[in-house]
Amino acid sequence: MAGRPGREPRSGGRRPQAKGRGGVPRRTSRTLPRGNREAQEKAIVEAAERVFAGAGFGGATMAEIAQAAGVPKPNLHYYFGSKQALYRAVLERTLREWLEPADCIVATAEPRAALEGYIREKMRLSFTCPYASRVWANELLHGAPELRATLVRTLRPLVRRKAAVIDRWIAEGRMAEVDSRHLFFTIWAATQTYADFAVQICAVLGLAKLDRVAQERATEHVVGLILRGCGLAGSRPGRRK
Amino acid sequence: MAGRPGREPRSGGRRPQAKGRGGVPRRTSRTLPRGNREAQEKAIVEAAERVFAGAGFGGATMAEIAQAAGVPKPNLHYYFGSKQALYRAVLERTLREWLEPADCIVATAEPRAALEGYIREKMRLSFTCPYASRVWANELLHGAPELRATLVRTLRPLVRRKAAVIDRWIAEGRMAEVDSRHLFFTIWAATQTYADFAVQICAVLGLAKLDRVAQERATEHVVGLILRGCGLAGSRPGRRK
DNA sequence: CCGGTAATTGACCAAATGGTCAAAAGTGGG
DNA sequence: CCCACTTTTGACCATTTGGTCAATTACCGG
Repeated sequence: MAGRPGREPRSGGRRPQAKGRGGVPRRTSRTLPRGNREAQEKAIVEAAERVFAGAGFGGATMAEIAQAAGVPKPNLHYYFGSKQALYRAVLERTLREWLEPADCIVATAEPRAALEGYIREKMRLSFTCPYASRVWANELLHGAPELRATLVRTLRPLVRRKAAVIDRWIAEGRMAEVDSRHLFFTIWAATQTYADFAVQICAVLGLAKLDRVAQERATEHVVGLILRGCGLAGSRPGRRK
Repeated sequence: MAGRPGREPRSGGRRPQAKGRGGVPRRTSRTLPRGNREAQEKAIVEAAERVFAGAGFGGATMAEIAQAAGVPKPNLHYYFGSKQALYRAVLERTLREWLEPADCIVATAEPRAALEGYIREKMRLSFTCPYASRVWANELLHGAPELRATLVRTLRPLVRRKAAVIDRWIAEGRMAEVDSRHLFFTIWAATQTYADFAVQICAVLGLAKLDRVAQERATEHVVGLILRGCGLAGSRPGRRK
């Protein structure tokens, strides 16, 4: 009835500990893992990211992920327990990557440099890690069943803090009056569209893929448009046109 | 191997004509359908739109769609043949809705009024038809397996035409120098984010849903930011602040 | 009221899929 | 070399799911 097919989190069943995710038993005695364990988990999560990005939660199959990761299917369950848990691991990984770029938005920074840096970093992420962006987008698109709580607990406070910085800049007359929270929505949208909807962009531009040149052009466009929108245009030493 | 699970288009099997989609046999003899046929198709497509939007192609099930439409499952196949065909019908429907607002961007129009109207219409659509936007987004997100051809054949020419109009306005010095095609990407992204990622926006804003007030605020923000970014700001009779 | 067509529907099916298991293969200390 | 433990796998389910069918019901001209 819910929508997402998979059964519930399922806590029953023991399965040799080795969670490494939830509980933190970690190896204690011997068997130094040669770093193999983490390497395996990483390989699986990365493969899962690609597959989930390409087909969504429902469309992705464990068999496909296993193949992409180069391990037999039962290993996925050995390491992550269930499809849902693996999916969640992918999302957590993305979230960390996601929040980081906002670090440059601090009250002591210079508005234009800070915003420009933020936007450029977001654009860079869109080009270099499109899969992560797509998994995230897919999750939101379908109502964020897995991370609605995270949005409220983690993203909201972060935006509140960063928006406060923007509001202060505005109050000090250092940039135009924009709605600081909606500004973030617009920046996220404008930048991540190059990851999420790359096919559409390529199709419209008539490119097979977004090459270096196209990436630069896109970046300059977004940076320019938004900075101007924020009243932060002006002579920059760098390029422009 | 492909990704999308469903088997291929499958042309085999006859199934009583009544395609109504591909071939155009349409009713010829008697049986004036009381308008029932189209009503049924419409109900099914609308239900499918909701379900596909909520779970993606892979996650949606025909049974769910049937239930949402209030008809038994075989009817879906009777009217649309396959899950893929139904999905395609939903996408086609969306495309039409999608292209329409661009009508207001014509060379004879006044730049600011035209762009503002376009953005406002896009925002309105995001708020009133979020499902359509989400299905479309989902399709793009997963590589547009179903409509890559459509993007190139329909969307690309449209953007080419509209971008030419913008370029002309720029050449005439009536607006700032922006990359006209990327401007469309940004507008689409900034507006549709309110449909596609509504959960995230609500979570950040601390709202249960985007009420009228939030919608207006969002609209004014996007309109203001982009117009300013295009060098089209200026005294408007209306609001601001 | 009859006959043929369109539409409806409950019952079914083969394939795909998430998940399980038990046996096998490493691994390293004693 | 043995033992306790972790990993790795191939084989195997139970369920779900897209799709099919044959039978039934509505519909309408004659």
